[in-house]
Amino acid sequence: MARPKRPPWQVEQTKNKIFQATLELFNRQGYEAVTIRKIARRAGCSPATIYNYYSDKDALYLDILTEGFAILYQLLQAEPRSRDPLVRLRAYTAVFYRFSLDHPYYYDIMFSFHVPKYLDYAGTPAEETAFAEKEVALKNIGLILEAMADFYRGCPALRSAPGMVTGRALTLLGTCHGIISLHRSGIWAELETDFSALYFSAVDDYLQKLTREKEELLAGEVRLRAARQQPTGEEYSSRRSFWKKR
Amino acid sequence: MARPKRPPWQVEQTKNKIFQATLELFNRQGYEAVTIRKIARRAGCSPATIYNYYSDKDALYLDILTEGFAILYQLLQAEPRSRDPLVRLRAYTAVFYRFSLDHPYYYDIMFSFHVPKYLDYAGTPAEETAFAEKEVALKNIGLILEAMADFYRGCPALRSAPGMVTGRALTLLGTCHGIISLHRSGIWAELETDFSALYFSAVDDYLQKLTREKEELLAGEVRLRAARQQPTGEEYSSRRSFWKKR
DNA sequence: AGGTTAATTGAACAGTGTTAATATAACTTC
DNA sequence: GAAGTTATATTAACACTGTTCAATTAACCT
Repeated sequence: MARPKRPPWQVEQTKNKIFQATLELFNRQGYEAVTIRKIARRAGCSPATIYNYYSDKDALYLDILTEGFAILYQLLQAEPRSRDPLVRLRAYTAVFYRFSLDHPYYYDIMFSFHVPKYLDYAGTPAEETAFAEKEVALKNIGLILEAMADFYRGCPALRSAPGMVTGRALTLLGTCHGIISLHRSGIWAELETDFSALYFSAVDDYLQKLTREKEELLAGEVRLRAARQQPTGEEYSSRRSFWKKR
Repeated sequence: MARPKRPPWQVEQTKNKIFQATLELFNRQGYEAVTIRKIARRAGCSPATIYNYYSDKDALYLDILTEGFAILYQLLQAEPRSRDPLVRLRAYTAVFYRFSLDHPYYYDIMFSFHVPKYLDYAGTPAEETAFAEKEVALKNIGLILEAMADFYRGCPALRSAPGMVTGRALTLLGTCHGIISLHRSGIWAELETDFSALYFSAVDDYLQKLTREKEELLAGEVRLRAARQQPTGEEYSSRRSFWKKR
C-alpha cells in the first residue's frame, strides 16, 4: 500500500501562486475584471487546477477578503497604542481613511461589496472559511470596541445601558464608512470639495460629542433626565433616552 | 417616399414591457441574478430586441437606477414639509431608513453598488443618460441641502465657512448610509442588537450636535475661539477649526 | 397590391464559471 | 530499475453570460 503525494512544498507553492495571482489581478482591476482563466494564466496553471484548491470562485475571493482584513488589522495594530482612548480612536479612523485610499479594491469588497454567499449565513455556517473571515473582520472592530470601552470605563450609568458602548463604536465606524462610501460612489462629486476635511471633520465632531457625553455621564444622570423640556408643537428635540430602554 | 413606422404606442409599449420586466426581476433577485435572457422571456420578446432600446445592459440598469432615485425623491417630498428644518431633516432620515428596508435592491445599486461606467465620468459625460441619473440623484440630496441651509440661515459666521452647510448635509447623509450599509453587509451582525435604535440614535445625536453648534454660532464666534484650552501631551482634543480655513 | 423601412428575430461569437474524464508525475514497494 | 498506486494537473466539454448581425416580419404610404 503506497501513499504517494507530491512534495508538500510544491502543492503549497501552487496554491500560493494562485492566491498571489488573484491578489495582483484583483488589486489592479477589481472584482469584476478578474476571471478564473486570467488567474490561471498568471499563475501558470490550468483553470481547472484552481478548483483543486478552492471549491468556488467565491471561496477564492473569501481568501482575498480575509487577507484584506488581515492587512487592515495589521495597520491598526501598528499604530502606537496611546493611553488616551480618544487618541487611539482618532488614529484608527485615520488608518481607516488611508486604507480606503491605498487599497480601494480591498475596501470595496470588505465594506461596500458583499460576497453574499458567505456574509449572511442565517443558519449554521456551513463553511468554516466563512467563520474565519467573520472572525478576522470582527478582530478589526474589536480594536475600536476596546478603545471605546476604555473611553467609557468608570462611567456609572453604563450598567443600565449595556449596548451603548457597542453602539457608539459601530456608529463611529458607520460614519467613517458612510462618508468614504458615498465619496467613492461619486454621488455627491459635484458638491464635495475636500474629502479629507469632510471626513475628519465628521470624525472630530463625533469624538467631541463622545467627550461631552462622557462628561455629562460623570456629572450624574440627574442632569441628563432633566436636560431639556419638551418643546411645543412640531419643533424638534433629539432625545437621548434611547439607550435606557432595553 | 414612405416613412412607415410601427404604431408609436406599440414601440413605447415594448420598451415599457422590457423596463417593467427588468424592474420586477431586479426587485426580486437583485443585480447579479438578472440576465438579458430572463428579461427577454419575461417581457415576451427576444434578447436581441432589448438592444433596440438600450445600448447596453448597463444602460438598462441606469434606467432602473434613475427610477430608484425618483421613487426616493417622491417619498421624501411626500413628507409633510414642516417649518422646523430639523423636523424635516429627521423625517428625511426616517424616509431614508424605510427606503433601505422596503427597497433593498434599489438601495444597493443606488448607494452601495456602483454602475461604474456611469458614476465616475472624469471627463465629459459621454452619455446624456448619465447626466439625467446624476441630476435625479442630486435632487434627493438637494432636499437635505435645502433643509440644512434653512437650519443655519441667519448664522453670521457662515460667510467665512461657505462649505459648512454642504458638509453638514453630506455628513448626515453619510452617517445614515454608513450605518445602513454596514448593517446590511452583516459585518457586525454578531454585535448589533437593535438596528433601528442604533440608526436613529446616531441621527438624533448628530441633529443634537447641529443644534448645539447653531446655538454657539448665534452666540458669537468669540466663545468658539476661546472654547477650550489645548490640553497637554497626547490627550485628544477635537478642534472645530476646520470649517474656518479655506 | 407593392414598396419602404422600422422593429424583431434566430443564430452565432467570444467570453464566463464549473466539471468529468483523462493524463501526468511523484512516491512506495517489488 | 520496473511496476503499481494515487494525488495533482490538464483537456475538453457543458451551460451559461452579454452582444452582434444578417435575415425576417409587419406596419405604414403610395
